[in-house]
Amino acid sequence: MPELPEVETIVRDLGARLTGLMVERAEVLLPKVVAAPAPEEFARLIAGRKILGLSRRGKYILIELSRGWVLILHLRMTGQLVYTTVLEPFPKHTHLVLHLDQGVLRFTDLRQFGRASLVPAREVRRVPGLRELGVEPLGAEFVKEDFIRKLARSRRMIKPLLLDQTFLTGLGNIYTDEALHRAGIHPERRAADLDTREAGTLYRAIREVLAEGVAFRGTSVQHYVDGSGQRGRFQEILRVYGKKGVPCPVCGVPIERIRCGGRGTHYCPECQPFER
DNA sequence: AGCAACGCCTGATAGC
DNA sequence: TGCTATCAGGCGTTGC
Repeated sequence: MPELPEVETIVRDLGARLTGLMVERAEVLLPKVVAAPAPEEFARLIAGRKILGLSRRGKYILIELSRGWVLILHLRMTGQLVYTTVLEPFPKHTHLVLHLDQGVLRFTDLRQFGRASLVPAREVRRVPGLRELGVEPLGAEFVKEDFIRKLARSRRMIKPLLLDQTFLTGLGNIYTDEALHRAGIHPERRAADLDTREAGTLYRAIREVLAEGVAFRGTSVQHYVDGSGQRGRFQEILRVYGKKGVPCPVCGVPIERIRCGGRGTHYCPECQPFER
């Protein structure tokens, strides 16, 4: 599933390839994936606009268009955003196609959870979902001391807190499990119960695991592909996610899988003890 | 207000 | 073999 490293990879890929191209025509194959405006209005508004650049906020992809509009995309679980200049039939589950003056950008999503919307540039920061997003964990605004203070104030379990996009934005199930393992913290521990040293270790683990995820061009467990349709490589170095029963690479004890905050959660009972 | 549970959706897999 | 039930999970919504 696309989390921060996957979305960052897509944005970098497509930013380099799409900037300067023009949207000639939008083809909406599954109307409900266009959240706003109405699909006909969407197609009418986007036609004839140039792509000025791409950026990312949390797991949202922002495509800045000429004359003051922005295309916002969220891939959710199984969405793919792929640019191709090769003439080929669209893959199954392709729901939205932007025909550019050179090549096509297609949005494909098996589960149909992903959404696209077109909004005026000045309203982007007010869009529900984007508006509430918390700190970017790879940005300068993610400050260790602030993070430690915020953890100390929360009675929630650490894993659901890390997944809360209004707290930190960009972590999903994979990188959260990996960060907690690297920090040696049990996912069900209360945030406020972590001591300063543990919180500091977790801060570094989050930055480290996300930066490595970007360096490896994302994790392709199932559906994720980059902006050119290629798989990432981070799945080759996962330590706990999807590794139930596999020996922990640090201590050799089998990885366990539990449910935490309603999510499948992987951890090492030896490296991440609940009791300290 | 803060937090938990649910619904959305299809394909893979487990169980009978 | 073939059917049904369950699971995967990001996020908006609903409800406690």
